Amino acid sequence: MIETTIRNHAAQAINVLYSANVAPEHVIIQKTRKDFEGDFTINIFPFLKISREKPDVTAEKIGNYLLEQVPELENFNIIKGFLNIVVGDSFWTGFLSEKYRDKMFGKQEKSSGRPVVIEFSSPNTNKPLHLGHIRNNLIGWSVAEILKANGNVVMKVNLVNDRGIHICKSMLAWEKWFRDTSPDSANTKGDKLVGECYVRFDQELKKEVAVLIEGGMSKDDAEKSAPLMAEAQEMLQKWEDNDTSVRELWSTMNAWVYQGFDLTYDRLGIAFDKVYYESDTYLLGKQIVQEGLKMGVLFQEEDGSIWADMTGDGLDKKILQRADGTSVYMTQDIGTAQLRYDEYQPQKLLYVVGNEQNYHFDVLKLILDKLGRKWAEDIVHVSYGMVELPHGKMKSREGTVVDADELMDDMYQTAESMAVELGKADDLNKDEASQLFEMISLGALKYFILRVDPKKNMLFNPEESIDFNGHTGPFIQYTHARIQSLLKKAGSRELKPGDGIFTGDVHAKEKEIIKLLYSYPEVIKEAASQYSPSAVAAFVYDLAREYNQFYQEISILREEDPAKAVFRLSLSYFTASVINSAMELLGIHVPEKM
RNA sequence: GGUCGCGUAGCUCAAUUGGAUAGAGCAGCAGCCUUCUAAGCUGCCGGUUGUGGGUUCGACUCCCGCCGCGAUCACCA
Repeated sequence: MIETTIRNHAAQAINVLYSANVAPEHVIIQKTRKDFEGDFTINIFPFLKISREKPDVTAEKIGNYLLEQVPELENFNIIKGFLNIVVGDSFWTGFLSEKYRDKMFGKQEKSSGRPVVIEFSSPNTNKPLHLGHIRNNLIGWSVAEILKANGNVVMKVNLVNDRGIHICKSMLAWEKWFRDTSPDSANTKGDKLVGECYVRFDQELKKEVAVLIEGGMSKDDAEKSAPLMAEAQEMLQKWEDNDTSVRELWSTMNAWVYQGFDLTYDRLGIAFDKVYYESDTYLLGKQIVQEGLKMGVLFQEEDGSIWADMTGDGLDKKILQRADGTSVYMTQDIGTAQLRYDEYQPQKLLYVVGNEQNYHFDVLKLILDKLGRKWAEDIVHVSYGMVELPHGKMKSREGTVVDADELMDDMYQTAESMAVELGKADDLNKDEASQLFEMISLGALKYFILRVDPKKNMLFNPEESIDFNGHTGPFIQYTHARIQSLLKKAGSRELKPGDGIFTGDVHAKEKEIIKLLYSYPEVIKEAASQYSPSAVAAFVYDLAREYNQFYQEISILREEDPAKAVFRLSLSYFTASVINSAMELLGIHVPEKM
């Protein structure tokens, strides 16, 4: 890494010139901004206290020292305390010819270290996947792929919330109003059918509640004492008591849901190494709670409920076990965390969960820490922001939920009509065409979501379909297809990328692209440390945009100097390969033509 | 009310984590296809970074106050 070399020598320069003791990591080096000449820039200001000189004087001295010590450097200039360093063309062309064929470029060797376990998706079985889940799934998948590229062993896991009062509501609704209806008979996806049951329950419950309120009952009491609610509670009790018929219905309906989920996951390109079911794990944690009670870390109320008191840490009290001995979410999470730790001895436990649960994870980590689990500090909540609609959050009651399947369908339609309009589908058969539309529409959707910093809330407007032009997935896919077409055409003229080191003049645009390619490994490292696909998304867009400018401005196949043509083909080949690689990290495929 | 987060161009997002003249796309306007894919390229327009102070060589970034928005503070998950 040439930056490291420059950084080290710059630190050395200061130490030698001013007999100081500056560590290399204190040298601020960055890519030179486009409007200035140079490749890397060192900020001189931090060293003025040491040198006690004017910025330009110190910069000059360091610049000269670097030129002497680092043979790859060609020149430097100084502007207002910034030392801009020019790396010689031969360094860049050498890099290109050495790496352009390397399909693994940018990725680290797989380490043999302990794995990273990443949980994401975590759906409920009472409603279909929606846009919020899509963001979760895409972030989870991409972060996992980025970590793999960074050399980590990664386990993708899902924890399905398949039990609880909400499932009983759906089951009850099915028994009452959907008997004899199955996904097959209704010709619908299983998750959609169960979702319908859930909605129906809610509607019927509201009616009952309204009647009770009219009879003079308070809203709270009405909701508690509505007959439907009591029935649901009763069913939950039966479920916990292993009642055969309840369990049977539960299995059947969950199976429907999973069939539906699988279709959605497949289409999204999401898969897991392991799926946990809450029905298997919900009792875990109770034992640890007992342990905590003995340790004196937790305390018990007179009614028998068990609590964690974190008022000393600036947080509140938190219940871990109800008076009747049943466990709550927090207890389950303590249990599953322990389970995962025992199973994998992971170096990190990642949870891709919305930022509405920030507090929950603070509490989880603190309790585990109090319970003496040193690995609590290895728990990372990859917290992502909400997807908002123009009028606020998605609300199922108001019917503003953006359904995952419908969204993908809509995107497909848009991709198709746009392709037809542009005449892109003319020489494709039906299969090829539909594959292409699917690839492009998913590329648009995924890129739209992943280009935003996960931590931030983002806005989705269902009225305006997601763009296919400009800063979008299809733009990047198009660039890849364009290059493939170019390479094909070159092949038919017996031209192809070559290994020889190009020694002619390098055009500014060409150099710009090479520099971007050169930074790819660093981009992956950064994205991995920040758990941020958006860093990769920004990079690959820059690369595509830069390439398109180059493509427009400079002829490749029409170039008369064969050495130049070959050089540009190598550059193109490498660009396509890195575009493909980076897009795969986002879970997006790129076409050969479009 | 307590805690946490957010506020950047008309709109959607960036800004290498304290560095140079705050950048892209969309929308709007004006151009570029008999020549490697026009889902592309070029140019123009667009900003007191919510607001008032502070810290310093230097602030969108850090600190304090205010305004606005959101999340959370469940014996839901």
